[in-house]
Amino acid sequence: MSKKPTETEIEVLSILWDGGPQTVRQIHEIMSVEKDVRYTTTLKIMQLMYEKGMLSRVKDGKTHIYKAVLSQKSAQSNMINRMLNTVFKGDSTQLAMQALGNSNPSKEELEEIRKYLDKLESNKND
Amino acid sequence: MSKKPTETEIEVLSILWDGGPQTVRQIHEIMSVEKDVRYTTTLKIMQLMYEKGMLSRVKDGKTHIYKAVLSQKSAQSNMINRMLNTVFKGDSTQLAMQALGNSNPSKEELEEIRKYLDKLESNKND
DNA sequence: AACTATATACGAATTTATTCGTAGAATTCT
DNA sequence: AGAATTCTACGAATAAATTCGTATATAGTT
Repeated sequence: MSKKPTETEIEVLSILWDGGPQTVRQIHEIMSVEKDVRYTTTLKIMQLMYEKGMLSRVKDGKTHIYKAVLSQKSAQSNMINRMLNTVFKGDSTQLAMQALGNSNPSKEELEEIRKYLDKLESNKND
Repeated sequence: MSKKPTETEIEVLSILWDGGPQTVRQIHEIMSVEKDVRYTTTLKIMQLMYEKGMLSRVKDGKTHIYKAVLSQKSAQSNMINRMLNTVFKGDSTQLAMQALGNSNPSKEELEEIRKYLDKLESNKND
């Protein structure tokens, strides 16, 4: 079981998932739009994430290019399970419905979910 | 925007949601099944949660009876929004589908969700 | 080659969360 | 009432996360 990323770590991961492998500088530019923080802070965070095994890196000249080890899907999956185990007490139906209720899904999205439900159901009959 | 509860705080809230208002002693008994921790630790956690406004309390003799300020529904809602804003980038459809995929919904649950989708859709046409 | 810019590494300060011992107050028991 | 139990309050130690300054190395520029 992988350890839970902190809020800041999720921000870093998030940027890497969006834009692919990047340098500390690039991550920092994006993060500092929202948050007033020094470059060395971002650097430290990412170095620690590297030591923890959350990021991998390759050297490119004098800089490092970092990459998220965990895919976005896996991270999503971990977080969903964590929520189910805590505030949702395993009630995934409730989680799904609340997620949809909080947003405003389009007709197309609703249709996509129906298809998915059909698939889940047909798998049951095998 | 309320601050995010820590892991331990969620445990406390969770127990209160399940069993209603309780004393520190009661919460502690339940928590110490899973975790080896002293009574005064649990006490301190709950006192801090009280100061933060996460719990309310009334005096009963020499003890306090604590109650979760936020309902389970609200807490769920906050957490879903937090997840949507971070790892899911607003894609509630994806969140819903993954939640269902990770569990193993029964026919009845699938049916419940279909009904809910219908309701969401009909609301669109008003 | 010397100068400038930018990167890393390191260490330490600060903040936040968690832990628990001790003291004293309130309640219960004998 | 006096003793034992159980509570709260408080303070402080430890741990974990976040912050950033300084020193040094590396690459690019003139």
